[in-house]
Amino acid sequence: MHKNTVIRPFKAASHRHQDCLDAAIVMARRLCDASGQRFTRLRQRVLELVWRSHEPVKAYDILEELRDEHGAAAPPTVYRVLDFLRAQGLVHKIESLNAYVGCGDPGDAHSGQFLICHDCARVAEMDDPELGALLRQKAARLGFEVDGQIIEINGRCHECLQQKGETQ
Amino acid sequence: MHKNTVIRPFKAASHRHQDCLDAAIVMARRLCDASGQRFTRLRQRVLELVWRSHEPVKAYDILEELRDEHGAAAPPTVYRVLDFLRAQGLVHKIESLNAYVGCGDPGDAHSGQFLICHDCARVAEMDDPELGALLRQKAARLGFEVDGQIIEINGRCHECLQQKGETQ
DNA sequence: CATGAATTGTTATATTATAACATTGTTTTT
DNA sequence: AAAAACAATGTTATAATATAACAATTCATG
Repeated sequence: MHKNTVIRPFKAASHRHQDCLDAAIVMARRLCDASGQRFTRLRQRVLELVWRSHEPVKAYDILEELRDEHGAAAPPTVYRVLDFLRAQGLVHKIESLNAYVGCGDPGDAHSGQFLICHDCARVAEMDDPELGALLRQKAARLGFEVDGQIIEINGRCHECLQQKGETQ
Repeated sequence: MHKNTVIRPFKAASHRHQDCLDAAIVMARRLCDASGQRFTRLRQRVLELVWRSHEPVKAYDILEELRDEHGAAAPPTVYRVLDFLRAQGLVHKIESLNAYVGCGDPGDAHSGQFLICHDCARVAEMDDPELGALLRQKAARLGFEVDGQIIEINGRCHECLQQKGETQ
């Protein structure tokens, strides 16, 4: 028996993604309300674009979308909103990709531990307390005090491994 | 009793850094010779610049140094050499800083686990097998096959914690 | 509806990185 | 040693990512 630490799984291709998106927006609105932040139309739209799929999204791709819809829009618009969403814990940055993903469990502050499939480009998120604890412990041995971690794991997701097996 | 997994420690301020640098160059030459790669003057110079201190170094800082010494030099010069050094395992990139550090144990292929002190900006490197194993295990539960990890831990090093204690 | 604070717009620019092709330098073959 | 083949570096241009600084707008609140 162990906790499920996967807070943003690799979903089956058949999943209803609209549900992911809707849930993310509802949760975002709730959290912003609770903390007295404004969940403006722009912020909602950017969050929707981040949640367009389970692949990380680039800032300039968001920018292009906004331009298509909306006319104006310059980089600061996007980066400011992304900064806001990250500060609220609604979005994470994948440092090794310079790209952004929606958080699988906003509301609970955490750094996230990301699994990045280099075949399908999707990203899953774990928030495993054992991993965090072990890291802190290892660091503590050196007298190092941890206040944040970046964990990005590259490899192949289950589905891609299966497909690879089939075609070979 | 446990293995020392710290392959690039936070050194005391009093350490003879020239020794770090010398060791890095000797090792680099040895590894390149062994693998039939050419350790050219440019590559050596860039590696020396990366090892100038225990702080991560930016590509464009290296570029500026090269220009001062050498006249020409353009970005591709630096990035190509950095790519070479990374491929040889002599240098790691710190993704969250877009900066580069010398590897504490070249010769042994690994992804590295970095401790980044946000007070003094220095970086230490661990290569802890337990951490790697736990990550792989957690990933395996999701059917995910790991082939590389990025672990960057932010916090405060021992020395900076001590200093903070003193002055408060 | 006036005020102040937050949000967004706008312009310019900084920072990080790569593409594409030319030149030089080093081995290897002849 | 000359020629060919390959590796390394130089050069020019540009792509991709991100921020600074200030203006305009919007919004809650008195």
